[in-house]
Amino acid sequence: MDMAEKPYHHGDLRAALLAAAEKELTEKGVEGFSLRSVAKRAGVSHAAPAHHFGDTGGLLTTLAAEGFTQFQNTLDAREIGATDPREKAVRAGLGYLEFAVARPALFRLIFSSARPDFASADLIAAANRAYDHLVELVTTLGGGETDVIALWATSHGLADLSAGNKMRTLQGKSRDAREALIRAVLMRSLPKDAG
Amino acid sequence: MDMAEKPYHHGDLRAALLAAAEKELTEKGVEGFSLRSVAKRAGVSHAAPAHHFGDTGGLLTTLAAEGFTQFQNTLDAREIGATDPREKAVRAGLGYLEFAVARPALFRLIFSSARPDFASADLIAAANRAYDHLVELVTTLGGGETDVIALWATSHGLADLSAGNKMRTLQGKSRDAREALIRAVLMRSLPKDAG
DNA sequence: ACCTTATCTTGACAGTGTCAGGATTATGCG
DNA sequence: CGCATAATCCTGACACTGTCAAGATAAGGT
Repeated sequence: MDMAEKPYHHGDLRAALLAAAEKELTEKGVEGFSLRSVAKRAGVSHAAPAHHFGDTGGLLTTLAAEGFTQFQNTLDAREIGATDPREKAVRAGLGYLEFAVARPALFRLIFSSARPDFASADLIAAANRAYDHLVELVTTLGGGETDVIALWATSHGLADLSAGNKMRTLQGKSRDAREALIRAVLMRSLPKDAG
Repeated sequence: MDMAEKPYHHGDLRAALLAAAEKELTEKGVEGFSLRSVAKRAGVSHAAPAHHFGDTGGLLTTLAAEGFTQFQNTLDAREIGATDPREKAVRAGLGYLEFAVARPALFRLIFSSARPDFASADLIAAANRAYDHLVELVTTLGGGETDVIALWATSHGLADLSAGNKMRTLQGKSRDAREALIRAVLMRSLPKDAG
């Protein structure tokens, strides 16, 4: 009967708290996020998270940094198998949107929240990786700064509006029709063909 | 000595609460918004807002509906004086961005928050007005659904990223250079010229 | 063995949203 | 005008939140 009698030391509470925090975030959203609730999920006292993350902002900052990496991974996964650089850029945009729709709370935490500390080194590093990748995509197409901004703004606009269910004209369509439409929009934000 | 001895009945508490709520919003943001703090600003008891707005969500819903109208007014003001329909559309996009940068908290409340009740009739009406205007702008240019989505997504992406200080490449520029860049990006999302 | 350190708990405090009930004033009706 | 009714606002309470201080427990190094 000595099975997991809740030892005083958790073992890997930090990871457990992060996992619990992500659940809390997806269920309650950024605005309903509660640190005490996260502690309950992890089966630990309400003040336990403080030791690992300082305060709520610290936890959300770590979560945002991790989320940013997962965000970039989603884009990378979409690009795999695309040889044409234009197709690669379009797929990156599709991945941007996919992440926003699949995990809107995490997306909002990263791009539209004031709770994480965006001066954090980890968060800055993760954000820079994503931005550098975007720049590389566009420069490969022979594009410049204007093109970077165009592709980013279009992708982000589509993603944010979709994450918030604001663009209902997109949801009344089949998956294929929707993707075709989005592809057409993304194409327009790409650099003019050098052909 | 009878000068404004705080009468029991405020007179127009509803309007005063809305004004206080907007201040609270701009100072604390959506995530730091406190109903009791709003009541204090208006010099009234902590439960006074409930009678006029029900709960916090009700107040934020009314604020969002008003904000949406102000948002549309900003776009309209920018369009005044433009004869060319393409220039009109571009100016609408510039107004979109202007509003987001000038009043980021209100912008976030409208587009990126889960706290207002977006099933509210007033809020839906205000949102539809803005959307209809966008559609009109685009159809005047001979554009269709794809063009509507393109212009909206681009404008919204620029606006949201600017409101959150995410696009730092834009801020390192002079006002004129920035506007030129944004104009170029917006142009690209417009329907192909019929010429 | 023992001291130090990391980890986690308990308890407290101020602040929050919301509900119930009471106080005060305006309003309509006789 | 007088009064019942309704609208408006306040007080007090409850559960919940984040954060701090102080203590309990366990791990690790010397």
